[in-house]
Amino acid sequence: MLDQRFDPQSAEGRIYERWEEAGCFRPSGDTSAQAYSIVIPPPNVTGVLHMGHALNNTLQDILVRFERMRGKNVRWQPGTDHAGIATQMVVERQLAEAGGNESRTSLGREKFIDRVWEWKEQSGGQIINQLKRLGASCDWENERFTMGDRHNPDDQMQEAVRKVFVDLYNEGLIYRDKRLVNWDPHFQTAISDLEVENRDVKGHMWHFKYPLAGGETYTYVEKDEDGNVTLEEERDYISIATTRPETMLGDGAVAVHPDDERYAPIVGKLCEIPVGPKEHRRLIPIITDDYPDPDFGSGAVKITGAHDENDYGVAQRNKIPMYRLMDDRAQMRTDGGSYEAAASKAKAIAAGEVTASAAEVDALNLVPEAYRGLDRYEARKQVVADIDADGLMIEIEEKLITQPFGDRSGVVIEPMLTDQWFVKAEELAKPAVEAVRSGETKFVPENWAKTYYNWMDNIQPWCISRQLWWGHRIPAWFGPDGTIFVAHDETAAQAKADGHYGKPTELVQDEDVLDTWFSSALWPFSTQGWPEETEALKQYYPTSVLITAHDIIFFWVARMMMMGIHFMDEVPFHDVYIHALVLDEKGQKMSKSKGNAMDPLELVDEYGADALRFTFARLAAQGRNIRLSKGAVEGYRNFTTKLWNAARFAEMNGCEFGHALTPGELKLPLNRWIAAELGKAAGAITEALEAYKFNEAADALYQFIWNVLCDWYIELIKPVMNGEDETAKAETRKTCGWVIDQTLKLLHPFTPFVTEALWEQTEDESRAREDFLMVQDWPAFGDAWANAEAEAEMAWVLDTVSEIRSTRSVLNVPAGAQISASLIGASDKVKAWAKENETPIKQLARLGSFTVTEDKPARAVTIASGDETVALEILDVIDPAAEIARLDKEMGKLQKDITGTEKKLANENFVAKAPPEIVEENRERVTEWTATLAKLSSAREQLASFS
RNA sequence: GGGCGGUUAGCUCAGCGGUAGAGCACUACGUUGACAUCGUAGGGGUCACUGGUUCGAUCCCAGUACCGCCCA
Repeated sequence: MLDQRFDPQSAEGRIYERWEEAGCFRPSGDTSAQAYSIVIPPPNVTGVLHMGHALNNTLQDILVRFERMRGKNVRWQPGTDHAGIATQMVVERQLAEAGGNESRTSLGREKFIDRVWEWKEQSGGQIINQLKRLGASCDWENERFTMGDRHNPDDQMQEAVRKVFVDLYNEGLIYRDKRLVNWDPHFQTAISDLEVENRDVKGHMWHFKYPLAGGETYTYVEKDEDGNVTLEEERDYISIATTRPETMLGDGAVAVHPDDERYAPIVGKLCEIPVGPKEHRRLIPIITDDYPDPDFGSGAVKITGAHDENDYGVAQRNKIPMYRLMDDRAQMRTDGGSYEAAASKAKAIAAGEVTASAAEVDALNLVPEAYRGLDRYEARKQVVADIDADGLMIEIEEKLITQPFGDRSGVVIEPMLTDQWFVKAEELAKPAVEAVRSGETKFVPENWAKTYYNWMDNIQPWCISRQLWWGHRIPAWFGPDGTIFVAHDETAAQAKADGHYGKPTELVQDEDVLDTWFSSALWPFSTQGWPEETEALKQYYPTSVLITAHDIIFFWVARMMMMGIHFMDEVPFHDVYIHALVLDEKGQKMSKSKGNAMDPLELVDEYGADALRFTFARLAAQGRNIRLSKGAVEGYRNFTTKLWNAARFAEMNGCEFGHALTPGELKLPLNRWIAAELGKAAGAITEALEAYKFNEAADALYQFIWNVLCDWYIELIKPVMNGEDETAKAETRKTCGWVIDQTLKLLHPFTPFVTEALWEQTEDESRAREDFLMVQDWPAFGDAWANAEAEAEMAWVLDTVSEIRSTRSVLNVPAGAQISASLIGASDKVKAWAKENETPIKQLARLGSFTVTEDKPARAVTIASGDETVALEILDVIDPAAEIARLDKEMGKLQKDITGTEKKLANENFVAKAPPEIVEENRERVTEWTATLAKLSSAREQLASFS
């Protein structure tokens, strides 16, 4: 006997273990079956399960379980990525908290990395266990880690990364360059654009005078829209607005828009940077470029190519030198020679007297001694104060400014010109874009392809080097003169170098490691054994679908596409399903800092994994975000309870589970009907899942289980079960058990635990379940169970019961009253239905009698529909006014419908141009409504005559 | 500034050319041997606005307003 309700807490862990022990998560390996593979978007090894993961993996698990049941050879590839910065941060923090004297630097690179591995082995990857709590049926025996295996120097995951780097380098698609990157002063490494969060913060805009060289003057004229002069004055300066005064020291030019007439007189002249020792102030040219917006600030922009993204572009276009001002900690430089020496060299460069390489320019430290060693914000204060003291400050504006923050460190990112390794993403992007355009890879919903194109079409060189210790060390070695030797390993590099130099030469390996995403980009094939040509690779690459959220299109989809196509000659996935973001009840993004984050595991604890999973599925409509509330999860927990109790009822009534059934065996309309309904539901669910319409599949299940199976079928079979007809009982027991069996299968991908528990606990002693529900065949009925006759009959029964119930309720007939009802004017077929279903109709509508007659009882309330009428003998127990009100309301509605439809039919254009079946449908409606209206009208007259 | 999306019942959202739907909330009634984590019934909508296409528009097109998100 089943318990009163399902207890997720005690059942889930046990069931999951049994699946795992039985090897249910393993691919069948059956090469004759169609392969179906998904690679998990690998979560950070430091990660903890958040709502996004929970949704993402629930959807993957639904698909994977569905396809497994359909007999496919399924691999759901799990694993984690090594998360360079995040992991290094965790271990560094641990060292600090330990309170000893150990730190990353005191340990040194090798020992520190050992510590990271130890951490990874002991406490990393807790998210994996959290995924198991959700029910994720990943192929855990094949779990992968982007850093591979610590103890195996020939590790294939590392091998794959090395090979990709070396190959791309040899093909000219990886190069080393000095470019502006996002520098994180806290972690002292470059980070990706995508790890930078731009936020609006309160800031200042300082307006300064840059005096013209040699005391020159010009007439500055401002005009309004109509060309009227609004300001005209002589100036010996150009006004520059900046939010970052400390970077003035590295200015290489002042730029104005070529069409800006205000500054036309001074373009090509020089102006002075108004800071630093007066005798060594630098002069910089006033140039034109399209970048400055004449309507913003003064319209003149200072150009600091080494510390600003936009300025970098201007400087590149106009060959303006880019002077780096800060060190790795974003403090003003202390290296190099004196300011005086640097400034005089810079002047010479500016005057075109000498040329300098980028490295020579970079070596110049243009920070005056007074500012050296200051933090960038301290330097800013000083610079502002010094300029102000000089009388060259015009004004300070308070305003919101957009600043870049490191998403891990939370500090302001410093754009900085540094030497880094880059991938020519613009090259690799071409075939990756083409693959989507040609439909080889499809986005679902397809509008996300636009986002993909937009990014890919504007893709920047991908900076892949990171100044970290934890990660794949870049396989590049430098000779004493800086020559680069890229090779698979040190021996190979050494051989190259010795050849190059003609003698044994000492090499130093690049200190940097690769961006974590560099190795993640290989995930769809590296996890399957590449570069070996493994059986797994043949079977499971390309993968069937990648499931992810839109905010990760750039991280995942784009990079995997580029690498997959380049190295495998085939796209890494056929479909990319982009799911919703999980928002809180108010539609806000969940975040720790806002404090509105919900913990999926808490919800699992409270309501069970199934409830959370079903909630996600039902809310996962394409193209919409999900607002999650506890109430929703509770509601779907109730749904699982409902199903549980339906099974419990079946069990109590001796229903038989675990057997086959064929359409020919069924004689009772209600059994034929529920089988037909099940068939329709199964078709809808399958179709929806094939189209990634998780919400529609979940909806079909919810409706079938609650509104059809529980609300009607179980109610309808109660009279059978309590009756005397043993043949009918036997058929119904068999049908009911079978329908529930099939329902469990259909629901299993969504709520694996409760369905598996029911499967296990509803077995008969005589017919023990042979295997898990999880490995049963997916119900595929086609239209084998369709039965128009039974469906029509039961539709009539349901309709009749509903009408009687509604009328009783509206007229306030006591719920317990057993009233008499009769059916009048019915066709022979309907009469037969009425007799056949007398007992269930009586029971469900709470009738004392339900008879078929030709004579309408005198004092009865009429329920009319088309030809037939149901008369309820309740006139004596109700308020006639209530009945008149009911009739008036119904008649009013009917009259309105009839008038509207008649008008439509009177329109010649409608009759001529609308499809004939639509016209016919409308005609039939009018006929039926008119008949009904007539009957209601006569009933009303009669009623009036009584009272 | 560029791009994407949204606006349907009190709330959260489906639907997307042919009589407006669900869940929750609400109201009334109800413990009938599966389930009160429940049942039965009911109320509630000019489908943001303005034009257009069409026999017919919540649905397609154009524009307007407001609200999100992403990128600069």
